[in-house]
Amino acid sequence: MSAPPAHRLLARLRHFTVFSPEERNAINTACGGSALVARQRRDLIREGDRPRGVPLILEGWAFRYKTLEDGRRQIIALHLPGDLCDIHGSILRKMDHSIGALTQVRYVELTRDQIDDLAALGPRVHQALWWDSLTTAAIQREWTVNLGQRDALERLSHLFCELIFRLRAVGMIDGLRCEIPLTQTDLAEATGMTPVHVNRMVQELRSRQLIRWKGREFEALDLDGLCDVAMFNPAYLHLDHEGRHLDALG
Amino acid sequence: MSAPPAHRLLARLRHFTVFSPEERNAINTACGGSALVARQRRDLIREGDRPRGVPLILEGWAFRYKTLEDGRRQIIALHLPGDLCDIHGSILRKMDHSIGALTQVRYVELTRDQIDDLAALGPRVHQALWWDSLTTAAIQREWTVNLGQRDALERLSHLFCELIFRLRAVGMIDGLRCEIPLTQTDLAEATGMTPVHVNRMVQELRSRQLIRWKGREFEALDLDGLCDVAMFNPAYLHLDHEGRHLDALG
DNA sequence: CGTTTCCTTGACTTAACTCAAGAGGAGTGG
DNA sequence: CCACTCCTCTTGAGTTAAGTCAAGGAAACG
Repeated sequence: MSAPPAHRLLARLRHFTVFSPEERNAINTACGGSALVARQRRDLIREGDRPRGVPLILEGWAFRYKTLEDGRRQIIALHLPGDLCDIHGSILRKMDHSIGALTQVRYVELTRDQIDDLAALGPRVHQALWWDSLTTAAIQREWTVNLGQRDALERLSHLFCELIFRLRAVGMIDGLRCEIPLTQTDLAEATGMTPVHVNRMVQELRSRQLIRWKGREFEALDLDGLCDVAMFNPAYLHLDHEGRHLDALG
Repeated sequence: MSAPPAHRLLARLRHFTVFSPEERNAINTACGGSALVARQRRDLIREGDRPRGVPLILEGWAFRYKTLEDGRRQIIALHLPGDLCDIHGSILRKMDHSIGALTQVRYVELTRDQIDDLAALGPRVHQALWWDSLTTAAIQREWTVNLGQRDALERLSHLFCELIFRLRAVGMIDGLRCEIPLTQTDLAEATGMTPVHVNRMVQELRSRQLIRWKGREFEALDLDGLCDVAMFNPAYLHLDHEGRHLDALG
């Protein structure tokens, strides 16, 4: 038997609050609908489409992106298992960007009603969903800072640091090792540089003994060092049990 | 007598839905608390602070920013009159960035309860508040694209285009003329370039007869041309009466 | 007025891009 | 099993967009 559907989501939300077993069950039930699969490099939803439900990533990595008229493409966000993509976006009539699958992605689409029902479970769940979308927004802001102020090496290091912390939050890291199913071209589109330059920066991080990365196998050899290079401050991820004050269980 | 407090906010929300007179009154009442004033170049709230209420800008321009350890600073967002800053941010314990006043800013701080009361007025208001925070997120995404993919001239043009559309949405533009109370250094911090280079790009836009800008007086001499340079597509602002389907009044 | 802030310009430097070619794997089909 | 393609990564050489440094001018301010 496999992990419950909301396994990764619950792992993440645990950084904000502590749920009762009933709440956990209810969340798992809500997320237990029939899973959809997007094949690698296909879109889950495309710019211009009318938003359907809210995708919850169960397995695999997805990404949001936007394409300019002349073909330049920017990856706006990365989504890991447990991520809710755009929790309230269904209010808008048209997607202003696309969501694609980096790897094969298993996901469920939560309906508006399902989200509302979850929120109605009580203030803990309600606020946890809020926290989710607020942290998503905070990540987006940090990406803005990253692109605006950091140089290439810092930008790349920062992205690696963020991914490490986020993967850790959903229990997908083994010490400092994890899978990063991104190509250097993907990294280029996420960090606003050319693939060639990403390659040079990756070499630089390798030669400084900060990372090991071959195929999908990634390891931070010196996380503190990597954070220093990136000037990474994880506060924006709001993973530090912010919501303990809401915790009815102790 | 002066304009009702939610004047600009209502002007903006009108792009999403149409309110009944009762709803409008209720919104104005909620926003009618005693206004606060932030002096020019002072902070409304600072990174690390506990969020208080949700600032609603009544007059003046504000900006969100984040500072790196070494002093580099990125302006993450600009806020015009009628903007609600971070409508649900009060759930988080600590601000991960600061909000400052570009000009003198008059604003009110809406409490969590006031927001909840507004949302309880009915689905139109509730969804309009949602729409507000979704468009804020969409703008943040577009800034990510802007910083990641566009070159200096495009970036600057794009920001001008966005400001024109947003100012128009709150009725603060006269044809193609408006006030832009930003210094070139502010623009530099918003677009991730140096003030010197902003200056050169401004000159370039002037010499192409696309803009006039002296002091605070700004005019787009050729908005289509400016949009072309920027590859500006206003869809992300979601100003096209998306919510007419929610409109009970016709 | 004098002072400060903001804008402007020029000369020089540098980070990152471009173009091009080759190497290493992974998968496919004969 | 080999030959093939395709994709990703890697490296080098030359180019360019943007940054840096420095100084002067204009405008706003008190």
